[in-house]
Amino acid sequence: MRDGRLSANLLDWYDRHARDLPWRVPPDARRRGVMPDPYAVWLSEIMLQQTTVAAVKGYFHRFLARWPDVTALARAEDGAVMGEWAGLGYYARARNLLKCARVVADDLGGVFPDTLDGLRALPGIGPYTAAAIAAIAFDRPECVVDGNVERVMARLFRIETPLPAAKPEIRSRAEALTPRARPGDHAQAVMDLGATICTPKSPACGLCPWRGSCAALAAGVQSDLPARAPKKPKPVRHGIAYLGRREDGAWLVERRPERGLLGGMLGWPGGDWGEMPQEVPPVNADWRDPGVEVRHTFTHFHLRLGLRIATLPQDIQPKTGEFVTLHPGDLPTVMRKAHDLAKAALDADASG
DNA sequence: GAGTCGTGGAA
DNA sequence: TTTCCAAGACT
Repeated sequence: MRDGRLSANLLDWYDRHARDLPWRVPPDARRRGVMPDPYAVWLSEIMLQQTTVAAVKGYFHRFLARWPDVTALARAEDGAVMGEWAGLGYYARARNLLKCARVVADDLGGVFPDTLDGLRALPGIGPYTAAAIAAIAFDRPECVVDGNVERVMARLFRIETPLPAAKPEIRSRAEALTPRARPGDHAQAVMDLGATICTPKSPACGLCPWRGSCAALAAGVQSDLPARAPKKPKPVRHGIAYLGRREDGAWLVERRPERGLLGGMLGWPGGDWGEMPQEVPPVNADWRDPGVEVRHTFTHFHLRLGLRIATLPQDIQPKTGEFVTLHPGDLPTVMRKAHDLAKAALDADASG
């Protein structure tokens, strides 16, 4: 079953072409026995879920500088972690990151589990991430199956079944390729291969260590795999955000509910987003339409967000939300877009 | 199994 | 401009 030749080819390629990443211990150092900090591996893997390496790098450095170990992160305030995560997306990851850190710090003595089951039981750690941490941080022979692995296996073995139906076969193929020796490097090698050679569009098959074994390449269908089930069109939702700035410069914001879209993040008051925009001002004031709207696309819908802006008197008592000295970088992107437009309009009002 | 949950870069 | 989709998890 196990194909030692393919595995050896891949590890040889990885020894020469491994990407240099801030959370990674390069293959030559691992050979000398150097292992990565499990905290750094965990942090990077959570950030990398559905997120590009380029987007993650800055966040990884800032988190590690601010919270150097899991105990420090566990002691952080919720709002500080959510603010530091702002802009990276999928904010349930940040909420679970903090939950996980507190379990590890409070119940596990600050030590990450080194087994698949132990890791899998922690908040925010699913099948992929548990296998990745076990393999990369602890060199356990676990099989990682992420989007890269799915694409590489679908091509290498010419699996024509569309995703997600093909997942069982893909996992079976990937497990058969996972070696007992250097499983951590193997896991990182398959993902590097998928990220740099076996890319979604126009793969660089001429540079691939598996070009001689790839069934899709032999048939010339590599760019058509993996096949995917057709996706549904995104509806358009409409909303209105109220951006009120008090005379002292504080902004009226509200903390969004823990569950759901942008859960736990700061946002602007306003009604729900739906077929029709809802006029729900958080306080009676001279709200003005700046004449511009925010357009933003989420995973499953397009948003057109109308704006209302006002300068609010110092002693005003809002029906909802609170006034804060705002750091725009603490806002999720859609809210920061609204802030930037509103600030420009309000500043123009003040100077004109 | 299917829906929810962000963002930005590339084509 | 629009679509695709990137180291998925949770419900």
